[in-house]
Amino acid sequence: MTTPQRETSDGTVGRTLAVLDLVAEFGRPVRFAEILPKAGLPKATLYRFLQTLARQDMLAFDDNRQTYAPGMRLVRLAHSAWAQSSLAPVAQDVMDRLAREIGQTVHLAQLDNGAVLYVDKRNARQPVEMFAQSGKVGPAYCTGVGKAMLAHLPEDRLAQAIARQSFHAHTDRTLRTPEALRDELTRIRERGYALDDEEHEVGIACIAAPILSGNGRVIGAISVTTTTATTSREQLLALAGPVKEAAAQIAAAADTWRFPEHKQA
Amino acid sequence: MTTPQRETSDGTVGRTLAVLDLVAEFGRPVRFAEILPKAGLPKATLYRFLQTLARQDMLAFDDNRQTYAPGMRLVRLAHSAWAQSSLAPVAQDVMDRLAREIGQTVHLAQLDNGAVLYVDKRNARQPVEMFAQSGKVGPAYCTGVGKAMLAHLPEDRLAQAIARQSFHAHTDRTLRTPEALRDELTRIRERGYALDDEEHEVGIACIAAPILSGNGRVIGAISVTTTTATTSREQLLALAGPVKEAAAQIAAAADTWRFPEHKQA
DNA sequence: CATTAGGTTCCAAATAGTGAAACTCAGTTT
DNA sequence: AAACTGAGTTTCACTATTTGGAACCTAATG
Repeated sequence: MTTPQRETSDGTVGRTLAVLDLVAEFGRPVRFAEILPKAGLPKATLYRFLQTLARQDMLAFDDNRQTYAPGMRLVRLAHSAWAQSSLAPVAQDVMDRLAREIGQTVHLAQLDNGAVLYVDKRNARQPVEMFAQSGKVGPAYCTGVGKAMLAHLPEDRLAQAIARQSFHAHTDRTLRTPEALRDELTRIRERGYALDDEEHEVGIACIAAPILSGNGRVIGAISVTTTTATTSREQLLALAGPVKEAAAQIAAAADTWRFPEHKQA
Repeated sequence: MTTPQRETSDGTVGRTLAVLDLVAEFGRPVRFAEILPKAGLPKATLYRFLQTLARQDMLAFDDNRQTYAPGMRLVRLAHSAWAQSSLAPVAQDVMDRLAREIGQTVHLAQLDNGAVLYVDKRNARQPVEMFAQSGKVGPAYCTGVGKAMLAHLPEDRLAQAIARQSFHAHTDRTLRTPEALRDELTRIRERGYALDDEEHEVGIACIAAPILSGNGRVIGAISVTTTTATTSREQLLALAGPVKEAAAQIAAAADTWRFPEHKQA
C-alpha cells in the first residue's frame, strides 16, 4: 500500500482525520489495540480521537465487538462530494454512450494522492455493484487510467506520485521500476492512450485515455476494460479512437461545466 | 430541511466537522461569505476551519471561483464506510433478487439523525445513476422507508426523530402533524409494512418494510417504488408479501453477518 | 477617489488538548 | 483464591493550540 503522508500537522483536526484514514485503511472493523501501534500516538490521545470521531458519527463503534469502522456520516458527505467535486456528473452522458456503444465495462477515475480513485463505472452487463466501485482506490503504476494520468502530470507532481507507488509485481508484466514506468509514460504521451496489458491482473486488459482540461492539466481518465479471453489485442487497440474521443468530450464538458443551480431538495 | 444539531461541542474537531456539514448542505460550491452567516462563527475562526478542511482534502477549494465544495477524500472514506458499516453489502443478494423478481425500483435505507439515508438502490431499467443515489438523504415522515423505520423506534428515539421532521406539505396527502404521523406509525406496526401513497411526490407510491434485527431494533428498511400511472393500488399492496420477506431475509443475513476476512487489496 | 465588502493576517489571552501514570475489569495463570 | 496480565478508560497538572477582535489587504463599486 502507498503511504498517505498528508500534511502531517494541521493541529488536532489533522491528527484526528489521520486516525480516521487509518481506520478506513484496515478495510474491516478494528479494535483499539490494533490501531494503537499503527497510529504512533499515545494511548490516551488515540482513545480521545476515536471517541470524538465516534461521537461525531465519522466512525461507528460496535459495542459488542468493541470495534471501530468508518461511519455513515461519511456516506452522506460523500454523496455531496461526488455530485459536486468529481468528474462523474459531468461525464455521465459520455459514459453512458460509450458503455452502450462498446458494450464493455467503462471506468472513470481521478488521481488522488498518487493513487487512482474510481469515481464512476458502467458495467458490461449486470446492473449490480453500485457504489461498490465509486470511491474505490487502486494503484496508478499498473492500471490504464493510472498511467494515462501520470503521463500528463507536471514533473514535480509526477516525482511525488512515483515516489508513492509500491511497484508490487501483481503479474509478470507489471512494471517494476520507476525507470520502466517513466519510459512507458513517454510512450503513452506520444500515442495519446495507455494500455494495461495484464499488468494488474492476469486475463484483464484495458485501454485508457487521459482527460485534459483546457489549460493542459490532467483532471481524470477514462478506460474500457476487456478480458483477454474474449478480446484480441487488435480489437482492444481498435477502441483507442472511441476512448480518446470520449475523453475529449468529457474534457470539453468539464471546461464549460457550471454547477447547475439546484433548488435545495 | 431538518436541523442537524449534532453533539455541539466536541472541541475543535466537532466544530470543524460542523462546518463541513454546512458546506455539504448547500449542495453546490459556496463562497466564504455565504457560509459565514450560517456558521455563526467569528470570521477568522471560520476562515481557519475552511483552510484546514481544504488542506486536508475534506473540502475542495476552487481557486478561480473562490468556492468550497466537499472534497474527494470523502469519497474514498465513504467507500470504506459503505462497505463496512452499511446494510448494503449484507443486502446485496436480496436486493438483486427482489429487483429481478418485481422489475421495479428497489431502495435500501437506514435512519440517520432522524432522516432517511439511502444506501443502495436497484433501478427498474437503466443501468445509470450509480452512487448518485447512495448517500442521498430524504425526509422520514413522508417516505415509505422513513415511516417503516420510525414505526419501530423506541419512544425516546422516536420523540427525538419526530422533533426533527419538518412536516413540509410536499403534496396534499403528506402527513402534516406529529399526531397524524404517530397514528400512521401505529397502523404500520400492525400490518408490518408502510405505504407512501403520493405523500412525497405526486404520481409516486411505494411500499416499504422495516428490517428488524434479532433483538427487535430497526436497522433499516427496504422499499419498492412504483408510479401510480403504471401500477394500481391493488398491485402495490400485492407486493407487501415479497417486500416483507425480503426484509426478513436481510435481517437474517445481518444477524449472521461477520465481516469477511479481506486481504488488503 | 472614497467607499464598501469579501477575504486574509496578527497576536495576546484563554481555552482546549496532551500524555504519563494510575485505575478498572475481564480473563488468565500460578 | 490470590496474583498476574492486557485491553480499555479516566485523571490531572502542564502546555501548546486555538481563539477572535481588530487591523489589513485587495478588488470591485458608486
